[in-house]
Amino acid sequence: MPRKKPDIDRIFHALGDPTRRTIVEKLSEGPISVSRLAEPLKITLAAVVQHLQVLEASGLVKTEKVGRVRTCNIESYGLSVAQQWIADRRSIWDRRFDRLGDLLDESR
Amino acid sequence: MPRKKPDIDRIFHALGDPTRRTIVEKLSEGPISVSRLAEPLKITLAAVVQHLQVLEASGLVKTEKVGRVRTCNIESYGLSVAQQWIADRRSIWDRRFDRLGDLLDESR
DNA sequence: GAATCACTTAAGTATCCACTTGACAATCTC
DNA sequence: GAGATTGTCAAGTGGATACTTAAGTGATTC
Repeated sequence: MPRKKPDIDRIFHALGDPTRRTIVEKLSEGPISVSRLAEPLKITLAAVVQHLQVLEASGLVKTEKVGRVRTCNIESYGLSVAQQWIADRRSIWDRRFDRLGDLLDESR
Repeated sequence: MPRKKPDIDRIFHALGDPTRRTIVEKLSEGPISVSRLAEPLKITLAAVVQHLQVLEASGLVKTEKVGRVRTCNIESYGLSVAQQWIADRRSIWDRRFDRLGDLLDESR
């Protein structure tokens, strides 16, 4: 089943921002509320919310609001899509050396 | 050996742009010159060169000029750093479930 | 029910960044 | 060595985007 391009676009774009990667790093340690997530970051809560919207739209993060607290969590989808893209590039790359090896063998 | 943060910044920033990912995809199929790389892309050669500078500075691509032709190639470093970052996040994430399992076992 | 908490939304700003243009350099072909 | 090929460099532009401020909403506490 081929992966959709727009997803990859959104995911890598989301991971391209250092603040958003910091958020993902923090979330990988466990679920946390928006305000607690914002504490160590030197930006306003509003900015954090905007980053979370980008992360959620890309499938890297999932959030759920209970009462007045929104709890944030990692969603495995985004990271696995990114990981797959990289793995694909590397495997195609590696296969080249295999073919190169074959050629060398043949010429022996 | 701890990885340097600036590298991760540059690498994910580089991968955040769709044109640069297209370039990496193309390069994973094998070495190619700048102008042949630019052909299918709907941007000027100068723009491609700028993308290549970003990619090379991040350790995703290596280039070498022979005569008047610059040949581009994938450098494994960049992709492996990115892959490692993602793998780290996922492993920390997975460990959480292990601990959760332990807690459930204890409460039995 | 007044005050506080935990966001949410909208609008504005300032910086960044991808891209173009145009002029230039080095190399190759004839 | 004239002309074509292949790339390089500098400067400028327009649009995206990360961030702030400020005002507003709904949930909780007292």
